[in-house]
Amino acid sequence: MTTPEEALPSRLERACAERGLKMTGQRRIIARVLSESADHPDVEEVYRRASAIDTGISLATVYRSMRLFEEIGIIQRHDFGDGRARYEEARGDHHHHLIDIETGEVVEFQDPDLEAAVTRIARHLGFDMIGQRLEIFGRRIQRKGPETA
Amino acid sequence: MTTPEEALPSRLERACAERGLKMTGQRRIIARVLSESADHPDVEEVYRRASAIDTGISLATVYRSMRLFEEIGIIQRHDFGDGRARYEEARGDHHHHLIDIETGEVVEFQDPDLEAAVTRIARHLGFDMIGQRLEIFGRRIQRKGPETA
DNA sequence: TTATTTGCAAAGCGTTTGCCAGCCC
DNA sequence: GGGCTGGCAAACGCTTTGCAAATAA
Repeated sequence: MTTPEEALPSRLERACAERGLKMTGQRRIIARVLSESADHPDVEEVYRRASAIDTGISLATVYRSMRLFEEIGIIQRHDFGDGRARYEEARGDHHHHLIDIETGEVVEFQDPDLEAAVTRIARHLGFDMIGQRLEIFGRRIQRKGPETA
Repeated sequence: MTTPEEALPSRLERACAERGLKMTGQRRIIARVLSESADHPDVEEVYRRASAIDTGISLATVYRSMRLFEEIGIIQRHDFGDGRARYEEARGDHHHHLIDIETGEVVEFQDPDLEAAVTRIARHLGFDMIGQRLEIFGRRIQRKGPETA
């Protein structure tokens, strides 16, 4: 399999290699697409972006790769309530998402107070927190006209 | 349609009636099942419980009722990450869920600090918060008694 | 070489829906 | 009576999978 343009390996490509994954052309491209995405694409969208680079990639392979990448912890899956999984490269940080219910835009944020509160709550209920997930759904506050208030 | 035992109308039954819904036998039973459930059953489970009261209820009807009830706001849908929707009667309070990753048990909680933090975050990002959703996944802390293990 | 990985199409799962009979108001 | 509702089975959207061919190591 020949990749049209041999870009330097993306972060995810390197992460795959480090874990000893067999680096097929498809995996390389999917990894690159994910590394280059700043948003939270669903599988179809990853497939679309990957296909734009090389048409010899099937949807099934994208699904398989996403699952694999998620299992080894190099990408993260999210559910924004629209029925399909959304993904992003796993960076080191803990963050949450605010979804604009009008545009679908996703804003990331993190907050120490929140983390502290959640950890405290879990402990108080008698649990060790293994994971958490917070989504805020909101509507952009209108900035009304001339007075840039 | 005859209900085997004519219990006094459940809270949800009354809520339906108040909104002028045509009260069929099936709806009455599904409403009752939900009102009597203290957990977060999925559709199959509601179907199972309803069928135990009257066998003449189809899964499609349960699905349709759940959607209807959710649309008029008398029940709430949740997603605990297991791929199917879970429901509970809508009470007035805001609460969140902690899911025991070992048993699937769901613990409800609410916390003013948390609400405050979330509202503040949304506003800070320039949004009015319309909704939120927080799930904590945890593992029960072992209480290491005199070898009760 | 040889165990993995891929593409394809079919299957799976939870959920929705078209259709017609049946029930509630 | 007349329209809303229910049952059935088929369809749906997303995701997974069985199998044979292709490929990385």
